[in-house]
Amino acid sequence: MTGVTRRERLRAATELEIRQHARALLVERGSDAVTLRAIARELGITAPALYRYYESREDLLRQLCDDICTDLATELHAVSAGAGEEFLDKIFAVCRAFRCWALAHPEEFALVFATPQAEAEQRRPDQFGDVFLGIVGPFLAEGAVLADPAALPFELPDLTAHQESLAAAFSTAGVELPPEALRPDVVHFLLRWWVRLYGHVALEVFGRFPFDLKHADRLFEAMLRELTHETGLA
Amino acid sequence: MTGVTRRERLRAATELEIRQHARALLVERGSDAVTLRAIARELGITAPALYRYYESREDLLRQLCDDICTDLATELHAVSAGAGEEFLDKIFAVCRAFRCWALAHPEEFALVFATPQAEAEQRRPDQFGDVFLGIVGPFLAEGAVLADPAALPFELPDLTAHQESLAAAFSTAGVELPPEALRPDVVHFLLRWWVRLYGHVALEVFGRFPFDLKHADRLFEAMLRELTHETGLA
DNA sequence: TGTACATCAGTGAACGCGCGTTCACTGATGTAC
DNA sequence: TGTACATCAGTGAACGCGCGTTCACTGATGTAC
Repeated sequence: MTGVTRRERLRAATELEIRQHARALLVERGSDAVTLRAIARELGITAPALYRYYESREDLLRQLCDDICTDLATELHAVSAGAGEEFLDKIFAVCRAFRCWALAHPEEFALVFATPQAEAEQRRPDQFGDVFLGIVGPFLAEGAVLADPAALPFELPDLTAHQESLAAAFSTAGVELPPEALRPDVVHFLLRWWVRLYGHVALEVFGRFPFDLKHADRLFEAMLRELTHETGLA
Repeated sequence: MTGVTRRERLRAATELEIRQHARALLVERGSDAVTLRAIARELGITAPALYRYYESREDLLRQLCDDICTDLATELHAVSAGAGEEFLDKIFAVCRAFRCWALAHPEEFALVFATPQAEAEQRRPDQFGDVFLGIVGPFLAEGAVLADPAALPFELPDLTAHQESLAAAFSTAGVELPPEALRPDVVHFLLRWWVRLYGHVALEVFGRFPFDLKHADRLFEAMLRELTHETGLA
């Protein structure tokens, strides 16, 4: 009747437990501590049993990364949904939530956002970026006007090669945009924005500001205000 | 005569060799591969011999970090010295060199600039920041004028608590600045600058731009131009 | 409803491995007289 | 210059450890008839 056998239910429950304990180990003791044997120990089963769920440790770690991304995306989506209808309200709320998450979960942030990619390994698609695209997309679709590109105080980089990739990314995130919404200055704006958000958060997480920054939150808020201005909504 | 015994010379040579092989292991196979036994193997000695030079693996890794910082600082200093007298020439050259170094040495970059700090571990002073302070300092000392703070399009964060730390940092870097050179807008400017430089470089190294960025160099150059404008030198 | 068979989650022993660290030692180098 | 002693870089064996992975297995769950 249910279409789900007892076996399948148990399997799903165990799989969930594995993921939870793997996450806990990562959070508490870093990615080196996420070993098959440690996970098995926490679960009260033997290590070889894990091979019923994952092909290898590497495979498990890869799936752990994806999990983290998905959970983070879910969390941020919820924040976005609960943050009013205004573009700025949403985007500010999500940026702040991202910073808070990273500060609260440094090991997870490091694993997902600051691990050198193995040469061969392809970047896997993730839902994290979609959260942002899902907020920015409608804003652009409404015909948002950034500061007049001609009035910008510096020369724009030629990023036309990326308009297509970005359009595809928006499409994946569920937003169809007319090509004219992705002008070079828009592409450039989005990239600059991500550079700053990521830069601030990573510096804070890794303690790499040039001196012991006591009011990183003020700096962060100032950055958001600066972005406001650049959207032309200030 | 020399004041240096044969023993001391040999010891220094061995120490150098240890560091070199530790670096090579880090570069080629990541920080996990930097083990006492692996280093000893490369050197053709036994692992316990390394205890004549380092208290523990942790100690060796810490010194490796410092080494990397020092070498990077030396390299950047050389770049700065060879880049003409103009402030912008120097600072651009050093920023570009930093980006190149990071892209060429992702594992070293990750270890030094993107590793979560252990709770207890104090941030050790390093010469890396001094390179930048050594360039910016004289510029400020000459009475450089940034864009009028009152004309800035966004509210400045209150960072007065950091003026002292920053003055101390400049002092360490060999630049004595009058307190009035470290106005809030100057502090803010320096921090924003570091956020963007670090953000761009880390995103590129870790492959975390939202899509496969083919012309990251153009984006980087645009960022430098933007910074130019903000110094008021454009 | 009952029986025979298939599936498959989890076991337990074993494999070979590399690791950090300790310890008593050897033998070359350096020093004091 | 020669000798007796001190220093100390490096050895080799050993410690206990945790790791990923394999394999033949058991026994509960599910399925076909």
